[in-house]
Amino acid sequence: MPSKRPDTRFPPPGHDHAPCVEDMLARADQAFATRGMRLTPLRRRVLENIAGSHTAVGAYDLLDRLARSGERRLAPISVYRALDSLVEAGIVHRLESRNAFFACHAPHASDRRQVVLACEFCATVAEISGEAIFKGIAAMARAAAFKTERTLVEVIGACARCAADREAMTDA
Amino acid sequence: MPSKRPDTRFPPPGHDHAPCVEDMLARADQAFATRGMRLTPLRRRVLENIAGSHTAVGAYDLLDRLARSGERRLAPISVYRALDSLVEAGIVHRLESRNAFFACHAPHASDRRQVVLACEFCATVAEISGEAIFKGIAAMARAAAFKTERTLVEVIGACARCAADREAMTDA
DNA sequence: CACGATCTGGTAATGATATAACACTCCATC
DNA sequence: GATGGAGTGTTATATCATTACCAGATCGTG
Repeated sequence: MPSKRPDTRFPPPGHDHAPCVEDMLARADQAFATRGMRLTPLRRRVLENIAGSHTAVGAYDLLDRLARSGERRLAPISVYRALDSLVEAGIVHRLESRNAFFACHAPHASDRRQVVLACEFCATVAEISGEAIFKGIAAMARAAAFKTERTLVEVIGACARCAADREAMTDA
Repeated sequence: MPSKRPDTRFPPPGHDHAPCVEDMLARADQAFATRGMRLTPLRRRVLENIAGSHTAVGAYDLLDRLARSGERRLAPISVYRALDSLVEAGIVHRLESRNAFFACHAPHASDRRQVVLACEFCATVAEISGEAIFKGIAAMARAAAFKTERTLVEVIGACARCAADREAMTDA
């Protein structure tokens, strides 16, 4: 049965991010607390910037945004440290195929078994649950006597909206 | 039924790369020819360097190796151009989670449906065929109205040998 | 052969991503 | 109030990748 907000997919055009961000911050507080970590002001600012959209953003994009919205420009290492802690807390993930980061809008277990769909046009990222897929991959790894630490499934392509837009363009 | 060299997994310690490289070069000649591309001396040198191990190597590692074995140091762009052509020919793949490149020792169709196992200790990479997995992922993407362009499955962990080594170390 | 189209790779500069090393502050704890 | 760990600042550097421009090689065609 569907819950109140089951949609971890691509948000519609008019989508208001504000409630997502609220939610995120609440879950972040929780996640940091249960891990005995601190959600410091810097980390929170970084998280807000990432969570402000459903897209994957690069570390240097974040630096720019923080510089615009905040006081003095941070050093890259500061952002990377904040990102590390957010990733460790499981509240932000890394999009490996793009060297970028995205906020996790879909609460899930810490052994992340999510297929990531990344639109290469609008940079939007969606996570969908993929238990069966991950089970299958784990079995294959075991068969090769490989000890899995982390599994990464990323699908690069076009979300429905971007696909439609591009279709329209090639028609014209 | 197993063929003469079905092993696309992790090579044993005493493994002699020479025949692999021979094979690789033969398949590379083939791959370039059928695509109307040219396997130039530079590209061949780069390929030999990658194929000389079963590990993923970074572009700048390659630069260093080429500089040591060859004449004058190449510019990064030269190596990247060679890598592009090798990747396009399907003879080298990119390990996205490490921004590195590895030679493809397992001939397969151009729509690559291979699960990549990458050992984080010895950097060895193995490809295993994952038809069913990729079918499943494609179905999930379709269900999300996502138009897949490329799918990436990478498993990061420890190969059997490295896992054993580390076990021994923690015991000690 | 002469011509132009295309491919290849050299040179130089720059952009983009990520980490190392070390110092200081803050704060919980003893 | 001494100690120690976590967090962050500062500075420098490492690593990954591309843009712009040009010279020479190669090849199909008249």
